[in-house]
Amino acid sequence: MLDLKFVQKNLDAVARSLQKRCKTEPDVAEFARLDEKRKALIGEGEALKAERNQASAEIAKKKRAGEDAADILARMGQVSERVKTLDTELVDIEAAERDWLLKVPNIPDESTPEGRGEEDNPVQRTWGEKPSFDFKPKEHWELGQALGGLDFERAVKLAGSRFCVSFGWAARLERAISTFMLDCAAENGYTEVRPPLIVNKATMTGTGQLPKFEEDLFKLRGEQEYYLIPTAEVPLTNLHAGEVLDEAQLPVTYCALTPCFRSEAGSYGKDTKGLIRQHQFYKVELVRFAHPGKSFDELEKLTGHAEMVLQRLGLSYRVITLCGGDLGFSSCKTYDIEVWLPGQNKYREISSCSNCLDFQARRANIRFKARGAKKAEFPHTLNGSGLAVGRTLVAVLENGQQADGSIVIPEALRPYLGGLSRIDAATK
RNA sequence: GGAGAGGUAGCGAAGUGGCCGUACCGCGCCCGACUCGAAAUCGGGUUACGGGCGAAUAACCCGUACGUGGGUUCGAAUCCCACCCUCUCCGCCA
Repeated sequence: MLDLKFVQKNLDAVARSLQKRCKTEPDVAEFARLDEKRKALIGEGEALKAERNQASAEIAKKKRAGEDAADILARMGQVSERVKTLDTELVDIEAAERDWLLKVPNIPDESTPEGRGEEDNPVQRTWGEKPSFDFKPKEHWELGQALGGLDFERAVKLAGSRFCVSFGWAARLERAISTFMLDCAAENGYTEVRPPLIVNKATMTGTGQLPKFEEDLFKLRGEQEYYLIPTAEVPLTNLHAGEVLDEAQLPVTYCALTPCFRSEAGSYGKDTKGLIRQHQFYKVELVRFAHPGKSFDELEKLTGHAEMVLQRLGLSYRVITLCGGDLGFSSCKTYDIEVWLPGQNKYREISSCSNCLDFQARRANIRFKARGAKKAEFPHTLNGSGLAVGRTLVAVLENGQQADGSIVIPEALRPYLGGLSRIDAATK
């Protein structure tokens, strides 16, 4: 959420900077109308309340003195009626104004490039050698199914499309990748967290999933408004909602391995095969609460932590900067890391690292204060995948494949698999 | 699921219709005194948000907020209703 005062004073600038996102521009005239109406209602209401407060003191005084206060009482009855009407109107206007603010995305940073969509995202750097094959490399789902590890058909029976059952080596490999990633995060100082996978509406609003993107979420039926988390960013960032952190603690850093649940509404026909786009996948998420003056350095650091995982796995990748049209709702600047997938002959997103400035902190009311400081400030929140586990499994399979259909496992993962170095038809 | 207790500032905690949100008291924190310095002690200070303004996250005036939302009343932390959360006991349960 943008700062109310900032929006009031910079309506044109807000509209202009949001054009960079190439989305429908927010209706700034509507905001101006609501804000004006709100102030008018407050002005009238507060004048009456001040009058009422004075009268109440007078009534109390008269009653103590045993005098009659019927005339004031009668007058205040009317004042109170009017106040009630004004307050009711004000509640509606304030709700509308807040809703307007909650649906406006963050302002892209100056360094976020212009552009409409993926094709306009500039490449920052590439790392590693793409493996070369003297045969046509297969896609991961072929490899995984042939070796008996991935079963998409039974997943359809159990749940539906966009799910997968993994067996034996595939299940263990996924667990090995997860643990390896958590160990990397721990090495970089992140505190491991096991958060709830189900959260309430306030939590979803804090990070920006609500109110605008409800259709992307799985919502639980029942009396409580519960949602399945689409990423651990949601519970991790909201951990300190409503709290005041000590400045000396910053940066506060958390990591978590969680399943992520996404409805994938509107992605029909996209990546229908394999593990790339699933309703449920595991991800290790990294979250940082940073001092406002340091958040862009922190973004570089965070991206580096995600890259470290791929480097240790020996997987080739590139880092791109998302352009305005491709930028997420809460972010002002995002680096995507794309891993090389020889089976698809493409780079595919495996991590997304974002600086949200104070956008989420303001929504979730997360603050920090220096010892002895008068005022609490909003920290900046950052999040990044470190990394998506399912897609990492895809990359390990496609990059490690051999002519005979077996898979050579990256050395970094072998200790997590009891020394296993290769998966072939005989591997259980 | 049943019974009971509770939710007030960073923390503990008082307050049961107007003199108690200008929130008792204590802890913590900040400033000062004492001290070579510190501890202890003593004195002072210490909620947030919104409106009027404004360059100001400065003063000043006003308003609002005692878990959340309603209601009663001229006036609610206080009375009534609903809900949420925490704790204790009982039941059930991985």
